[in-house]
Amino acid sequence: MSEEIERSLKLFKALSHPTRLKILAMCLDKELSSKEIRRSLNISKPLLISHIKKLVDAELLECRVEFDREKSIVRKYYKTKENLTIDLTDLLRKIKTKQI
Amino acid sequence: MSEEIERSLKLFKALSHPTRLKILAMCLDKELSSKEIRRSLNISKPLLISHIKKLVDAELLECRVEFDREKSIVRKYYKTKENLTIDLTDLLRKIKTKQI
DNA sequence: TATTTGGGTAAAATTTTATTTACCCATTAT
DNA sequence: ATAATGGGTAAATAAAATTTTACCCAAATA
Repeated sequence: MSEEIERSLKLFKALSHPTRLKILAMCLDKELSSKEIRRSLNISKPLLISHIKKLVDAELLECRVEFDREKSIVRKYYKTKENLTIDLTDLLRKIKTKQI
Repeated sequence: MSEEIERSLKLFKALSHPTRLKILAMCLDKELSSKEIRRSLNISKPLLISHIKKLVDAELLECRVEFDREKSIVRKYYKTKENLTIDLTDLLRKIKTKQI
């Protein structure tokens, strides 16, 4: 299967879970730490990390890493990418004409 | 969970399978019977029927039913809906502002 | 010092999806 | 008459995704 189909499938799968849609909605306008996200969602740490991984992997969520020199720890902030539109007909036409 | 979120999830789940993307691509320009679809995909009948159900349920694929009076049988033809675009940012903003 | 908190991993358990198998019926072809 | 074809359902099985559990570490706090 082509790269582009795999990318599209990853995108659609990432969007196929209510919690992940909520995470994207939360991080629309300002970046949030996983702690802040978790407070709103009330889910376990491993579960949140797993959801976040899928969103970042699908290029829906951006991760900014900050290094706190004082405390020698890394802090991660998440923000939803902007202008997310999917032209489905275009994707399907590419699949049909074997462009991808 | 709201109706609209459930509808969106159904849409994304329907799009999360390579075979279903192929079916949509095939039925872009002309309607096809399940027989014609199956010939191209080489999958079992029950499996195709299951995929088609999900696509129709997600309102991605339209089904036209024809009744052949001579032979007393129904024939079904499938065609992908047109102008399928998903405004993800808009959906997420609705979720955020609890409009849905 | 013992415990809580933030952030994380690995693996087991659970749930959901996908796929196959075994059927059904009616029509057409051998 | 028998086999093949189109179209379908129900249930069992296989595979994939989700969620929990049990851990790890370092820093802050009671």
